[in-house]
Amino acid sequence: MGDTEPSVLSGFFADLVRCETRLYNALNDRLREQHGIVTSQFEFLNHLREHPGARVADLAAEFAIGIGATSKGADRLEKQGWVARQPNPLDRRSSLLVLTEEGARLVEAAQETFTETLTDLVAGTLDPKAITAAAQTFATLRAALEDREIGAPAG
Amino acid sequence: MGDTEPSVLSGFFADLVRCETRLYNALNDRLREQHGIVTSQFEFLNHLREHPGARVADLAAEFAIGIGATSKGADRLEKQGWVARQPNPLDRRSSLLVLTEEGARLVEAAQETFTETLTDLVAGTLDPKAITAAAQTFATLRAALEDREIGAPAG
DNA sequence: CCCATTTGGATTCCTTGGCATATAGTTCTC
DNA sequence: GAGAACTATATGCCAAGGAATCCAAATGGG
Repeated sequence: MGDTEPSVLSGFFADLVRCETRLYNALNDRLREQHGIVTSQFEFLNHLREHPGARVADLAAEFAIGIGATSKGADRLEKQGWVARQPNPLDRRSSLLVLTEEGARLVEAAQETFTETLTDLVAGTLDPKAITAAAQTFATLRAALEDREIGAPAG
Repeated sequence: MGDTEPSVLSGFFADLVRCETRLYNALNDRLREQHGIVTSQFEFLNHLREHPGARVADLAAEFAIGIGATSKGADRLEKQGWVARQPNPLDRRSSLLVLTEEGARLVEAAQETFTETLTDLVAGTLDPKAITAAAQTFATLRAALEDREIGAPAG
């Protein structure tokens, strides 16, 4: 480890950011058009489906965004009736976030669009072995970054 | 191509976005602290070093962001004295963007920080073969997305 | 127990990006 | 060569995120 050319690393980072931007934008377009949400909202809702009762701080840590942004994002989902804040019996400062019935229906429908789009854009271009390898690489990198608490915003 | 499990794809996308967010945030922190710029500004300046005389529209296409945002980003760099708009002799509607002397010095210094940080965070975690493979995969994906004009914003 | 400290989250201000529009300059058409 | 259509960018408005601050609630050292 460690003897990779800086230029390879820079190019890799540039390509990574460009791919992420374009995939995110494309998913935004499709999700907005078909379900009236954007990708960040899909990710919120999807996380709550898999982790019902998560707190604001849990979501913020998961997505490496600030507490304030997370709180406001939850407000917007709550206002749409897709998420509810339940009192936390163990700590009255925080709430437990859960999907409403409607929120659960929405995220299920949106996941169709999400995976279809991703399949089109990624699986339609890369071969399965490359995808599996890259997925493994990013899982490793993500775990290392989270373990070292790299890049978590302040607020 | 195409027979990748949807769950693999979703997990890959999630890990990808999380890594990108954390790397971007960490680079922001270091660049801001050491040079008073953020990563998006470093990328602007670095692109102008490699492509002197690029137009606003060229940068927008490169980074898959809107024209308006690009124009405003150039304004901010110009106000700091790092970038200059030169009249385009071939088309008076547009300007050619170039680095000033000071901008050139800045980007050179910032690149040190940039590659150091990236080396620490990425090359310190992943083995070189995995990095090379992932770099190749993302170069391919990026080329395909650009070729299909996927995820370029409207404005 | 009590006060100091910490924690969770909401709120505020500031910056930035997207989208729509405005404007100047260019090209095309006849 | 005068519109008409198109292009490049700038600008205004709105939505969203980061950082700092504030408040309520929980914790812990004495």
